[in-house]
Amino acid sequence: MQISKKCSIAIHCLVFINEYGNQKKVTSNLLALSCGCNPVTIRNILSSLKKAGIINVPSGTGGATLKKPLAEINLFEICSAVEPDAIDKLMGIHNSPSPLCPVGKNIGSVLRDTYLILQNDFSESLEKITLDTIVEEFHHKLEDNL
Amino acid sequence: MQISKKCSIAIHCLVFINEYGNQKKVTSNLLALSCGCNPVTIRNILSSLKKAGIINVPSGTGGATLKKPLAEINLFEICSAVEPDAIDKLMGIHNSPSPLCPVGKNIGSVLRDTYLILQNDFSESLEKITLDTIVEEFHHKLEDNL
DNA sequence: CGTGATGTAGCTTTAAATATTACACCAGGA
DNA sequence: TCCTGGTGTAATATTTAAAGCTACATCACG
Repeated sequence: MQISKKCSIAIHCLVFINEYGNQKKVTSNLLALSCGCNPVTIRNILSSLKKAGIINVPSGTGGATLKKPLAEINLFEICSAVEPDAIDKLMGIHNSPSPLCPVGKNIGSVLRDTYLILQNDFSESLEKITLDTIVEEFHHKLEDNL
Repeated sequence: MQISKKCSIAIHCLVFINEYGNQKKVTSNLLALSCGCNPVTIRNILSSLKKAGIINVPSGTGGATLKKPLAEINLFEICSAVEPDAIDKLMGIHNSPSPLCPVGKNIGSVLRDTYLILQNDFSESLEKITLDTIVEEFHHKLEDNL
């Protein structure tokens, strides 16, 4: 599998909040329209981002805002927030190798060790990418399609 | 989502072939038993590995063998062979953001650019891991559980 | 209170991965 | 030559995970 769309939607929301958070009240319905998905999906994602301390969502009154500067929000944080075990499960392992076979008996543990390296590398790659570069590129694209 | 189990099964098969390929005739049925999955799944995976030039599978008579030394087989090769577009689709992108919204209109292209960095990093991580280290670790585990 | 939000549980739908069935084809041995 | 035990692959069914939907409790402000 792949890392689910939640991460992409989360980034979309954060960019949106950064652009319009000070002008309008950014609600889950508005974000749902922009993302082309369900308000409940949005609410779940916002809720995770809130718990992770990335955004502020006043319950009751509504209107999400960023809680940190863009440069201090990286993709690892976002990804961990919305899908806590996505990175652990990055590589799938077949779950029923035969315990009677020497290979089958040990392959699971060998694969887990091996994949740990990949997971760490991947986490580092995610950490290196922060929202400010993403927003910057977004603004470039905006200028391009005027 | 995650990279499917095919990659893990492929590694399992290659380790198995390396261990027993010169003693027994390693058939898809035997591998299916060891992996705990379907012989057809195995045959599909072996077929991909064969096309990628990693193994040799005499059709008709059967019995898979490695075509290259362990140190020359890396995880990127294996992964690309059994799941050609797994790395491209590493990160999922929501497919219907609103074209009426400036963010929705441009986010897809921004995300694609961003994820390309992650995909390249990940490919490199995969390339760095070769089968000889995996087999080596497998032998350590074997000794441990005597 | 009433309105317009969020928070979250539970169920349904959809889509992707995997398994199964079926059969054509191939190589070697009785 | 034909039987046996393999591979190759298509078509279909099953399983599982991701997303969407409905419903409702809760919250804050006017």
